[in-house]
Amino acid sequence: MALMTIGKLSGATAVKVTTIRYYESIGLLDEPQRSASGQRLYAGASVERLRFIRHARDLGFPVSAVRELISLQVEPGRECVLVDQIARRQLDEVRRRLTQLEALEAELKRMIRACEGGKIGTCSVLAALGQHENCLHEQHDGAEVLAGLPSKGA
Amino acid sequence: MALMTIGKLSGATAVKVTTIRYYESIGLLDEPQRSASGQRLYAGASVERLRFIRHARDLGFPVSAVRELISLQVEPGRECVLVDQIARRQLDEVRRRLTQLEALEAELKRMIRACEGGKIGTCSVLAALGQHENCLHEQHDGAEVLAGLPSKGA
DNA sequence: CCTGCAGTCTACAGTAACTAGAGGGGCAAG
DNA sequence: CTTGCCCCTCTAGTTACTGTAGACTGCAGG
Repeated sequence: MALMTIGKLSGATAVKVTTIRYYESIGLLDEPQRSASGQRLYAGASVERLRFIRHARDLGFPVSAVRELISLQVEPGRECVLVDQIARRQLDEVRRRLTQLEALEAELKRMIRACEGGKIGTCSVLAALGQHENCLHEQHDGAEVLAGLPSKGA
Repeated sequence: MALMTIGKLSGATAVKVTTIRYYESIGLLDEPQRSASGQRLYAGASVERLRFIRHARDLGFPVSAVRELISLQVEPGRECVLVDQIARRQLDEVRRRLTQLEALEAELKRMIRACEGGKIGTCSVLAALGQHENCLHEQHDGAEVLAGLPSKGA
């Protein structure tokens, strides 16, 4: 297949042009050939590499993990178990987030159910937010929300 | 209750000192009194306010939403329905993330199950990541992972 | 009173993973 | 030759903080 510009590569992989350049800048993608005028020219293999990265990112692997995976790919013959470890780590992380989100969903539902269009002074959503535990007047057995949810890692 | 330093407030709310100062800098917290030497001195009400913020953040509300909620709190007598809207928006967001994460969990599990300790050349985790759709050899009905998961908004 | 140390101050830089914009050059079609 | 889209580099902004440097304060022990 012929060489393609960054725009074509972007189109073929659904990764934005700026993001491709960003990946290059952080060393996820090798520097490609350049045309006489300085435009990047990619070979077909770049499509595979970029799809790999994109998919791993979509799965929530941090860039650092993607980097590890790429290095494992590049240097074959090593144990698959390393790759497996990275995937398991990611699965643990995903499950942790799932648990948190389920607790959040429950609490938000409870809050909304209690909000019946009254005035703010009696709004239980605001009241619930002011509480440390037991978000409404009713008890609930310690489905306390974990700290720092979607801030950064999520 | 007596005035307290930022350290005490931090201890009382489990919000880090630096984070408290950050909240002040972005206007989530009012500027407190200062001692003669310039140290921040907080009254008891700050504990409530900060707990409110903390809880809302733990629930995944972005700072912008917390700001809205605070302004609704400060100016009472308005319709509870606005608060309700914010909470519902947040619930939708949480559910969206839940759906994505469930798809991720399924895909990761499938990947790991297929990884039986072989060499990298045949490792299906890496193979799966290279695929655009149908992550393993078996079919699965379009549980395609959505783009840009935990990158920013998540 | 001195020393030491924990606590506080400001201000700036760094994090993750991009996204957006400024200001300019290149290339093919009409 | 001009229009218009594509490409270039570089910088700054995003979100919600966290960490660091360098200096000052407040309090207890000796």
